[in-house]
Parts: sequence; structure tokens; C-alpha cells
Amino acid sequence: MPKTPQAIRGTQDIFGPDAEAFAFVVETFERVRKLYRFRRVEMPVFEKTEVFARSIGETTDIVSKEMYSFDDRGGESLTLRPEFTAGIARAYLSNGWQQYAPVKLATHGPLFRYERPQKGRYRQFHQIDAEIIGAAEPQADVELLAMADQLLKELGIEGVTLHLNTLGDGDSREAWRAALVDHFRAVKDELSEDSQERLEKNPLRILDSKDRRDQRFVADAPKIDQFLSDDARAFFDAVTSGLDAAGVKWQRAESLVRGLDYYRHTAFEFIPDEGSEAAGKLGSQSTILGGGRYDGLMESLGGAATPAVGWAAGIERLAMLVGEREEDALELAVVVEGDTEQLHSAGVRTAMMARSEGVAAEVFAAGSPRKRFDKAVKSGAKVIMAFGEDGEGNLQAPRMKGDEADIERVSHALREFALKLRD
RNA sequence: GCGAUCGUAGCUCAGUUGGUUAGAGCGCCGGUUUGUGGUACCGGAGGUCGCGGGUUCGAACCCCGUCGAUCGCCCCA
Repeated sequence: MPKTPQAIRGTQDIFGPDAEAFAFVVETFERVRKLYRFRRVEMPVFEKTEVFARSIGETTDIVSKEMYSFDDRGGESLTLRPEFTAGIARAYLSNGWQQYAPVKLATHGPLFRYERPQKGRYRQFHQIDAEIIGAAEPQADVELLAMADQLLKELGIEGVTLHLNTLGDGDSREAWRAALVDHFRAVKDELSEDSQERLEKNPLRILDSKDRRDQRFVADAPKIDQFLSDDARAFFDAVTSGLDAAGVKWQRAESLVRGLDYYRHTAFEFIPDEGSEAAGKLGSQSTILGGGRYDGLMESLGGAATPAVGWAAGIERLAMLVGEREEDALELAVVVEGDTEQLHSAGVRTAMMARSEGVAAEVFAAGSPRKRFDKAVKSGAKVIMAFGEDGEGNLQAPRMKGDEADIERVSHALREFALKLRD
């Protein structure tokens, strides 16, 4: 016997209730996205490596060690997408979608990151994604967040709050960053090992360190608000008042920064409330939906300066929060009581007629007659219909079992089909 | 990349300080409950105890390695 190959680490085969929950998330997203008139876009799963390296930031962990990169036969370095935004930006530029600007785009699909798998985190994972490109106004941020908020509500997810921050414009962000470095460098020796390293690579990240040693110094660290330009402040005020008007609840998160270089102004995450049921289900992964404004991204890919905002959410994480979803019930189970040609065709034909009229049907025609009934009963079918023959081999009229209303609905469907045949 | 815990039947798990042919439930297949049938009962198939070494008269159990899984750290959705 040849050995069965193992699945790749960090990949998942999703089935049953989990797969139903996954589908429910995607279907709900598709429905909500249409309500906000986001247009569907499909993109390649892989790109030239530089697309991600240049836009996400060379020094980020994603680019430096988490990308699935490989050389193709022509010797070009390609990478399985670790996120959507960079690819969408590339597509926007290479297809001249400026002509549609401002344009609202939505997509979903698999992403890849070479990371150690754990609860709510995989090497191949899936996201839903929404972007507004070419809109500089804070109203775009508001609309995008309103959609996220509505999506979570329609998924029935509770105990999750929008954490909101601003990183200011490019200058504000740089000034803040410099002040933070000064602040933390003064106490460098007392910081955790991780944060000493972050000081060089990504000082903003020290702000949400989980280490107690760092948290003492985080409290009195410089705040972004001190460095905001008037424009940046006005922008953020417009976003928050817009959210209030739209009825989207939010809370200020002064130390919320996002990992990627391209963020400016608005940054946000939807995070389960401390101690909530949702928080428990997610383990140590807390963010279920995150994003922000990335006004500088297009330029890093050689395009004209183009304002944009977007977010992405992990489908697996959302699916964990929507909980078990049962598959739709079987409506009609057709049991064939023997193995003659006549009986089998009767069963197959009946199921076909039912399905043509939108009634979910399945035929049970394997194993002993007793097992067929057992399986039909266990299938949870609302109506069981049995075909048998009399002693002389004549097909008997089918017998139906189930609630009167259910039987009537199935019978009605079968009659409808017969009527159409006659016309 | 680092740490902790765990790998026994298709699935969920027992397996007493190391001691005969490794068990149960569910699922699957066949049958009985002398008619139609979610019950109950009987029987059957199915296991290199993750893999490789070692210790021992003897290893599912102890030791080392390795692979995998889970959870956490880093980072992130």
C-alpha cells in the first residue's frame, strides 16, 4: 500500500458544519457588499514578489520571513499573496482603473503566510476584503466602516467593538515615530528583549506589547495627538463624527497601530470585548477585521498618489464566531424497496422531478431494504417516500410518511412538474 | 524561529506500578426482534499502538531522536 501523503502544515480541509459556517460568512459578505455597491474583483493568487515587498514594507515580518516565494521557470521571483491590498493596488494601476475612480471593490479568497499555525491562524487562510480607491474624503472611511459594522451584525456576531485610531498624515506619523524612539531609547535596558528589537525595526509596535516590563513605559509615551497636523486632526474628527451619525459604535485606541508600512490616517480593528464569549472562541488571536487608510501605497508601486482605504477580515475567525451552522434539511427521501430496474427508475425519476421543482431530494437504494429505511429516517428527511412492488412484480403506488403539510408540499411539487410536462 | 502539551480502529477515547491473542462507544457491513422499520439484540470487517533507534527476559507504557497535531510567544486576519 502506498503511503497517503499528508496535507501541508497549516492548511485545512473544511467540511460539515464548519464548511457551512465558512460559506455563511462568504454569502453574507457578498450580500452586504452589494448593498453598499462594492464591485466584485478577482485577482491572481500570485504576483511578482516586488509587488508585496515594495508595498508592504521590506522590513516587516511578512516580507522578511513569512512569504511563500519561489522562482518560476524563467527565474523570476513570484510570491503567493500574503494579503489582498497590494495586489489590488497593482491591478488598479496596471489596468487603468483610475477611469472608474473613486471605485469600491470587494473580493475574497485564499492568502498564504509562512507562519507557525495555531488557533485561528493558518498558512493558507481566507479573507474577505473591501477597498475604496481614489477617495480622499473621510466619508469613504465612514462608509467602509459602516459596511464592516453591518456585516458583523448580520453575521450575528456580538461582543465585538471597533477600535479606532489615527496615525496622522505622513509627516505626523514620522514625527510621532521619532518621539517614540526617543522615549523608549531612554529606557531601553528596562524594556523586554522583544521590544528592544522593535525599537529598531518597528517602534510603534512597542505600544501594544503584552509584556509588563514594556507597559510601564507605554502609559506615558508620546501620543499621536500631540503630533497631528491640523488637517490630520480635522480628518479624524470627520471620521468619528461620521461614525456617530451612522450609528457605528467605536472606541478610541491610542496605541493601535497596524503592522504594515503603508498605513496613514485612519487605522482600525474590530476586537472582541475582554472576557466576552467571542474572545474565548478566538484564543490568543484577537483581531477579526482590520484595516485603514493607505494613501501612500500607490506611489510605492510607481503610480500617481492615490488615496485609498480598505479592510480585510479572516473568514476562519469570523466562522468561529458565527458558530455551528447546520446543512439545510433534506426534504424528500426516496426509498427503493427492491433492486429491479423498474423500482430504481421510479426512485431516480421521482427525485429528479422533486429537484426540478426546488425540493431537495435523495434516493436510498443501497444495502438491505431495512438499512435503506434506517438511513432515510436518519437523514432527517421531512418526507419519506417508498416505492415497492406487489407479489407479481407490479409497481405499487408510492407510500409517503411525514407531516401532512410537508407531504402536501412535496406532492404539490411533483404535480407541478407533471403539469409542465403536459404543456 | 522559540516554548509547552499530545500522537492507540474511519471518528471520540479507555488501556491499572512495563507482563498472555490491545478494548469500548459511534460509524460501516450482515442478520434477528416471523408485516412498514428512528428502538433493542446477535454477528462481522477494520489497528505496522505516528515513525526510527535504545533500555529490558518482556515496551502502547520508560529513554533519545524524528515527523505530525494542538495551544502559546514573535508577528498577524
